[in-house]
Amino acid sequence: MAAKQKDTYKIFTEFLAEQKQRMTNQRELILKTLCKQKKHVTAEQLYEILKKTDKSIGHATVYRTMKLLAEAGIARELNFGEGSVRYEPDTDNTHHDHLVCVDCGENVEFFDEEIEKLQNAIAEKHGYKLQDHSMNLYGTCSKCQEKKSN
Amino acid sequence: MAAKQKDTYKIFTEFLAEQKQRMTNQRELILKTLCKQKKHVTAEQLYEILKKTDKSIGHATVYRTMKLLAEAGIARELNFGEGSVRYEPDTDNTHHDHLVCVDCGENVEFFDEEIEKLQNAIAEKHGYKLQDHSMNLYGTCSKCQEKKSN
DNA sequence: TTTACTATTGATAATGATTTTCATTATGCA
DNA sequence: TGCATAATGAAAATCATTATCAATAGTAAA
Repeated sequence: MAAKQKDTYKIFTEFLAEQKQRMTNQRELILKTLCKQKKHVTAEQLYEILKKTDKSIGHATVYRTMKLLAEAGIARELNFGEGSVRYEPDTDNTHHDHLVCVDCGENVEFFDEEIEKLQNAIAEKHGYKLQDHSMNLYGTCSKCQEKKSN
Repeated sequence: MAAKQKDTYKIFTEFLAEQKQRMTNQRELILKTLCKQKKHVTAEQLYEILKKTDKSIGHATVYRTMKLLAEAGIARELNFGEGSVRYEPDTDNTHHDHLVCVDCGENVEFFDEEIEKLQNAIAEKHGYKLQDHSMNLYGTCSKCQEKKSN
């Protein structure tokens, strides 16, 4: 875990260096704080959390850094159609997709090798070089199903 | 084609009636215009197109109607992570997903029975009642790959 | 057909998320 | 140490979308 932390720090520093950008206190704090989150957070939510540690941190810095982290492959941008982007750390490079409850927002992460293969096959068939994908399944979780049936 | 046109009109009218809402000239025009589009359009783009026919149509009406059409199952909302929602007519109820070129925006529609089945199985496994999903594959189309290699 | 009711519209203001601007501050290297 | 460059935070700007509200139009009953 400490090792993993170090890794993303190193990855980020190197990513920044590549384009003559610098590691800063703010960027380090943002990275560290993102990695601590258990749930997918919006930039705004992360900003609120960060302010507890660094009272002076700015809105723009958070948004800017999240973009950088996404470019560096350290964070993943998730769009559940809520109007704002959510982020999740992608530290160990374990890609996965999401099953989201349309009622309570609770969500489950999953990975399906078979689907990934099929996606690749589809891209290839159409002459596309696949870079990424987003797949969200929307439904009602068991708890919310129960609530409704009452 | 004329028949299909009539169908969506009928579906929309019935959908509206169900909730004591009315079919209007504007709503009819918006539906007709949406169905004519070859590409996925944003509400803003559709508004620009509509203004050519009805100079007095309002922004809000377009946004409102698109929401209604989506609810009625006549239009599908697509989110390619651009910051605005795109719409496509879903007239013949043929669900499909998208393969999008990250460079030029060109996109291909596809449908894969196998993936759909796997998605259902995943939802079921987690106790979710699946309602919908969005799946976008992002890559570089063959044309853009060529351009880059030059 | 008129009336009375209710839904719809368009203009405009408001909102929310994100980005830009810009003066100030911090950092890295010659 | 000092300059050149990058980063920051505050505030303004932007962009997509939604809410407000007075004016208009459609509907159904009298």
